[in-house]
Amino acid sequence: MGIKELSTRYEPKETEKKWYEYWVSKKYFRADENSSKPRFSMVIPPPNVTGALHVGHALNNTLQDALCRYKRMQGFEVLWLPGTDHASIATQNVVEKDLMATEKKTRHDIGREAFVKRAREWKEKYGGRIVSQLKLLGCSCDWERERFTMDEGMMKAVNHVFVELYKDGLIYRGNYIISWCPRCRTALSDIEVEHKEKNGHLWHIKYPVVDSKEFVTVATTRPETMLGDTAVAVNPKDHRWSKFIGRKLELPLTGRQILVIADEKVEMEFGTGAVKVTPAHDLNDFELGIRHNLEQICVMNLDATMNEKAGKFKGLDRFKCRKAVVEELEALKLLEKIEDHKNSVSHCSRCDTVTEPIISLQWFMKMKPLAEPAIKAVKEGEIKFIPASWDTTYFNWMENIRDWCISRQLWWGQRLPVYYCRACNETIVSVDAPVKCPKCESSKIEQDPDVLDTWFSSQLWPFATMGWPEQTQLFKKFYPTDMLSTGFDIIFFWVARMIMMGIKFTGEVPFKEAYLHALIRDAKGQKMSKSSGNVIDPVVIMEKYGTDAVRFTLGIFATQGRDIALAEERIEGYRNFANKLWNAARFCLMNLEGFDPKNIDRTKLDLTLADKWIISRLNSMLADSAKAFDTSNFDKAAQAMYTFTWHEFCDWYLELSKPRLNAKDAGKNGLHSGRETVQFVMYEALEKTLRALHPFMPFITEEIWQTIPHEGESIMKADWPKSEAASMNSAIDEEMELIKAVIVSIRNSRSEANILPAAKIKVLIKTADAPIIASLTRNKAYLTDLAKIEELLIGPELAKPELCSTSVLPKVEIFVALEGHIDKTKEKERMRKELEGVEKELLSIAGKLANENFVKRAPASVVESEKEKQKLLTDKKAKLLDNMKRMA
RNA sequence: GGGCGCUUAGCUCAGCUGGUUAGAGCACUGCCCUUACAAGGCAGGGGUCAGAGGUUCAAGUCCUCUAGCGCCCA
Repeated sequence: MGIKELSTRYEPKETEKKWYEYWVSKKYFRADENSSKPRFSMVIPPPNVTGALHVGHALNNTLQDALCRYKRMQGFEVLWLPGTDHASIATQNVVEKDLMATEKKTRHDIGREAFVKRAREWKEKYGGRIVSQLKLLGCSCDWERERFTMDEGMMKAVNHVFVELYKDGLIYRGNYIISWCPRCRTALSDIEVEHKEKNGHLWHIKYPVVDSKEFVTVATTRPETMLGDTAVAVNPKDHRWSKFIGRKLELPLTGRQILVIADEKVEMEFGTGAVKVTPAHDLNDFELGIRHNLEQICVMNLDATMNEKAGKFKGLDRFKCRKAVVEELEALKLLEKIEDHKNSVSHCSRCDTVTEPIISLQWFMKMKPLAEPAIKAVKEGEIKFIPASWDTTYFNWMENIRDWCISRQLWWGQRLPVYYCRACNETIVSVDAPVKCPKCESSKIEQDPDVLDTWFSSQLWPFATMGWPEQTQLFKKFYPTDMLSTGFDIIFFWVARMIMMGIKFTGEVPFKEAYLHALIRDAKGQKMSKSSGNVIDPVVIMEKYGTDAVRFTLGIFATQGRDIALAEERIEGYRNFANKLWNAARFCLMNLEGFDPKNIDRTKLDLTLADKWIISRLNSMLADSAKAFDTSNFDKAAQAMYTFTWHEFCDWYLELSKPRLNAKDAGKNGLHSGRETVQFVMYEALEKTLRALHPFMPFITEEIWQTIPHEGESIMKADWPKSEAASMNSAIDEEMELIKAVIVSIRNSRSEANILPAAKIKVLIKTADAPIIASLTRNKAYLTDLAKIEELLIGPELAKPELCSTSVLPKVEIFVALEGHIDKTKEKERMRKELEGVEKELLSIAGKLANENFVKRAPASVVESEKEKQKLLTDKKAKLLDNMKRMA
């Protein structure tokens, strides 16, 4: 239903669909790389192809879209490049589950090639879900340029980068201890592991000293790993144990003997001060083992069951093995005690399985040399974090960066461009698959089975999506991007790595600003999660409240540097705002009959105080919003628009204008009539407000805009309204504030006396101030109309009626004649309360002014304003007292 | 253990480089279906700005400490 049919409620559903299709059909989202306009560009943080839109996406993409629409309306050639991420582990998991559900097969049953094909098909079929949800949200991405982290171009770029980094010695292969997920069966990078504090135990185990009756007692949180111990280490300064250094110990349950060694890194305070050393199953032990040249005995398989090195424990799961080992030690009386102990346990961030440190042959990326210029770029302001407080986090991580394990033992993902010659063992790293070995010419060549960490691909996103390494026109026009907007949770995974790669391969930073938005939590501040059932599905609430309402809510909540607690009632509140806007537009439209802005001569408007005021306020709002947008303070932009629209335009201007719209007078002195003037001002305020709001509320603003007089095909293509400094007028604002204050004051008196809204009353306004008298007289109609006054007297010498409610404003006394409605006690109480407030404030001012230091040191303007305030309040106090006396 | 952040009305939060009587939305109370809107209007109540100390003529705002909460890293 269109606005012309005068539905009193805004119905979002059809409206949204209609206009989105219209915009797409008009190709408004398309970025022209040959445009001569200044550009603004962003790349979307590619969501996971297996994903569905969650409220975090909704926030991030609402902000990006608002910014894009704002910039587009300001005349920039905007590229917002969309796409999705292949998400190795997540996608592989999903496709495996699907395979099991539909065919009862594992990926091993169908083989790698068939599995990868199936994953591709899955992506084609279901991977578009999140993209269609972004469209529902109204995102104005250039969909013709949609990319995928594993499309042909991206894969080429990845190979190119891999080969270059390998040549530079920044990628290498090696046998190191890494984090292994036994469920996903792959290596993980350090940051894909989450540390969780768990209530565990500290087992104290006695290792018998060879040729002695003594024991060395070690404390461990993981007794099963003792099967792989190759030493016990103590601190050389530790007098409890130093005498055992160099002695041999009997390693229980294994029949092996191990040495007691000395190492200064051993913490004497921890446990017993003697630590078992298992180089193959612990990061610290691995390093210690290298220092002391210890054997590495791996006792576990890749699925976290024990292997043949574990002897009779072979085949047991690691946790069952732990139990069995403890029982056995107890039986042997080698278990001294078990203590409760809190320790941090590593979990796979993907599937939450406890990870296992294992030694494994993997590919790594050397990070330090790449991090240095990336640190510099932020230090020197080439890249700005918003809010800036993220600098610290970034520097902290970058300065302590460690090498990145980039190979994954998965099937779904981009294969490493690494080949091995079966004949001569040569390693070949090359963009294109070699036909024969360059060393021995053998054709027995096999590609490395591993795939790359997904982030290896996505770190190239800002430039590889624009055609790099080719110097395409798109790349030349739109790279580097202007802003990257994303969640702070991927600052290490993605943001930092893009900066390093951008600088390394394009010689430029990939974005000038990184806007890191907050995390959305539920109304109680809890993290949203499926398990706690507090997840808000944005698509569901978009259907329920309208997309514009959801977008506006997210916008107004996007304060910098704080988590967002989102409650559904808030969305309801902004749904109401959309409805308010809708009805304001209806009202305007109902009163715009016969109006055409083209027939109005701006110089001949018969502007009243209210007109000048709303124009002034409108321009202030536009200035504030633009400033907020330009500094990424989306909440402030939305807030300014909300307050103006509801509490200035609707609450005051439209109300003040009703009588003039109804008056049928012709214009005087060759000016437009009051009705025409109001029509024009009202129209202009509404039309500009719609344009200002469009970035946040694209659908409803388009719907209304298309219905009112307008120029152009779409509000999307209209200019974002510029504020005009000349239209902002603080004198006008102040004059209007007094009128408003008088009206509120009279309404208050009416309300206190329970006068029905429709009842007319008599009011006297007494003031000696000539300009105020003039203003009140000029604007008498506003007062009588909004305060429902039958008879209004304004003057310096007015006799106070016998029975009346009195209020005192600075320089102004208001008497509301209320015969038969006055409750003297209530009235006196009200005045007494007001007097109390005035006296309190006067006291504080007097205190300040009596303070010599204040008068001497505070800026003159501050002192002056205090004096002025004192004068006004003293006057008010006298009037209050006088009126109270006369009431008694 | 190291780092960062938060604590302002019943709830969720604004409050920039210190300077009117500390604001908003929701919730609450009273009146009103006034011909744009009851998803509304009008009027109102509610805060010793976590606590203590300090700097300053002046502190919600700057500094120190304490308490509570949260996040990140090891």
